[in-house]
Amino acid sequence: MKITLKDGSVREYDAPISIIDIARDISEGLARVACCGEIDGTPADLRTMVKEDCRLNLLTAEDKAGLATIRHTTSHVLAQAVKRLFPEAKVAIGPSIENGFYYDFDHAPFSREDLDRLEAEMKKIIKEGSKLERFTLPREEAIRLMEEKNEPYKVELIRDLPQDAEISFYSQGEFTDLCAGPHLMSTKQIKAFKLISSSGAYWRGNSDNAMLQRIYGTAFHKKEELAAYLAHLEDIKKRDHNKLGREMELFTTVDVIGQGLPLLMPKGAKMIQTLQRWIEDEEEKRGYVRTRTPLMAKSDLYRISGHWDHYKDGMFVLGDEEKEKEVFALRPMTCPFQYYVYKASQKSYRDLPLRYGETSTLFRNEDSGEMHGLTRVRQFTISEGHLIVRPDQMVEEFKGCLALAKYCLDTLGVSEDVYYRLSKWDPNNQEKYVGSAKVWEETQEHIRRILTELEIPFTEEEGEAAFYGPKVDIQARNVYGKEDTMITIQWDAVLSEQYDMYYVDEKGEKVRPYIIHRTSMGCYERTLAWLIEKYAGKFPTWLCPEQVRVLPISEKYTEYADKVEETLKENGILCSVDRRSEKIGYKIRESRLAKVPYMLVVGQKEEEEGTVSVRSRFAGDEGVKSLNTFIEEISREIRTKEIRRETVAEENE
RNA sequence: GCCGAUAUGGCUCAAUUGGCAGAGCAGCUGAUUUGUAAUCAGCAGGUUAACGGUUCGAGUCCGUUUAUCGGCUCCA
Repeated sequence: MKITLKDGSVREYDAPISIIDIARDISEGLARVACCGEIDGTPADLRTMVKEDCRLNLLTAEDKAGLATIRHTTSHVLAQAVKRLFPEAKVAIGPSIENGFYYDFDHAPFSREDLDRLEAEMKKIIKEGSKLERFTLPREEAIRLMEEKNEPYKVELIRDLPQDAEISFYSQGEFTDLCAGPHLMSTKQIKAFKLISSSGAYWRGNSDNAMLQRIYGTAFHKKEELAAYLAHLEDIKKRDHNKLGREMELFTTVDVIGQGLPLLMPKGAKMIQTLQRWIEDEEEKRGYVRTRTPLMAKSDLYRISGHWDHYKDGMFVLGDEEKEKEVFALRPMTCPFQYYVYKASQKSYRDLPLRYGETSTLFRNEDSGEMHGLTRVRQFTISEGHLIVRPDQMVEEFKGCLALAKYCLDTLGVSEDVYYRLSKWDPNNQEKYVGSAKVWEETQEHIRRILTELEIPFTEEEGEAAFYGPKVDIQARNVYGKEDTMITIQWDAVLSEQYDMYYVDEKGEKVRPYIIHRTSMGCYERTLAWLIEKYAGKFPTWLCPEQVRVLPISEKYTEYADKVEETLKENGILCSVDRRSEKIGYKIRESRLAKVPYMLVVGQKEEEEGTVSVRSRFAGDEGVKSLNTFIEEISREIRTKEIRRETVAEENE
């Protein structure tokens, strides 16, 4: 039997041998750090017996799967500790996840003190250094074992396994868990771990099921790595838009106004205005015409679209259906409103494509636990648009939408922070969608081809499509790694029928148009949140609500400072004079906290020469420049939407 | 919607077993006129998220509501 290792070397054995023994055979050191193996690319437990020729990798904590094994075993140690301290707790599942692991228990909620006690117990277990033993059982015996241990969740899991599945268990000391593995050889190999938090979580992720208690933790190969990760967690909190955005007075919330209804303050509103003016002008250049349609409508409209039956709970309804003959609802989307703009007159094939854009405010009655900062709100404004096109124009127009989205991302400097997802229907759940399987597969193939042609890398995901068609979603992660849709472009060959939209073709016949639903830069609130986190509040100059702050070094120079301010404002530059800087003691503090890209310090010398001393966050001291030169430079920077990179590390940050 | 935590001045936090709501920063006034992380002095700022209860007495104990945070579920 020949085993080919990662480095290409080949080892031969006459009899079956476990992976860990192969590792020992190579070196004791490797056996100590090995976490799991990989046979012909498939992860495997170290105890796996190798019986035939294969390629074998030995994975350590340096490898993703190796680290995942450490974390998975740590989750078992957690479960063992829970069973020791809280014997009445029932265990559910405990996988490794992206940044650590969790384990779900049926038990009363755990407090931070409970977690601290559990951590101490886990350390004890690790010190005991029990070996993990793997064994398998036939189905009935497996069920019996878990029934004996009074673990109903495990019994349910076993019952749901396929009839022919191998049912494996791992034991460490007194603790045995149903588990597919792989696992470390001994708990002693866990060097650094931490329990992060606990919270409720539904059994099997279904809100109809019982709520279990989940404990999140993480583990690393080395203590330093754990410390670095925990420091990183602290660090990203400083970029959190929900904290920074409030601190910077971009937005706030008020309890009597309500959940999910943030107030944009002058600085935040200015930024959104900048974005909006930019995007509306850009869309106009690209052949869009603008609409302005009502924020609410009679229920009749939503009955046509099907929203009334399916999504009434998600809408804010005005009036009582039982008592009044007319009931209104705030709009949760813009689609039908723009369709009626289209339908207002008969269209010829020559009129298409028609590109409607609207800066559209929407209302969605999200569940009370869902709201978050600016990313999940009940009222928001999107760069909405619907393109009404002939079927033969669909591919070109779809490409145009992707090009616009890419232009927006490039300009905002965030192209590298997103990924494109082809959101497909779910063929196993066809009743959720309109249209035949054939049409769905064809349409998805169209989009696939478009993305490939444009050389845009993308992933595919089933069950993420709209009910009327597949879409391209442009996804981004927030500082905590949670994913949000920033931009969406949707292919719709269905709704024109529902709303009886048509155009007259060359032969004089009525034809259903296709529709593209799309955003160009998405939802303003969400995009603002994303920019805050991306730039940690230090936005590109063109986006800054305050671009320049003038600092007179003493009261004597306020007149000149005022003149500088006036000249800047005449040139459309957002600026202010720091009045407090007249008192030098306050000046330093204010300027440090200002988050302003440029500061112009003026004193006697500058006044006499008509110059300004330029300090920027990009280059630090940029020296003394004539006011006109400075204005020329910053105007160009703003006009071209340049993103100047910081060249000096800012101290104390 | 579900599980948990939290709520004291603009911000960060104090307030022994239930016993006079306090400090730093920010703000305002005055002094200082100084070239970039902290000049000096004074003043003001509160129905302790809201409502109800227990008590001689509630920031503190109990209940309800609202909001915020961490998750779960959801996100047309």
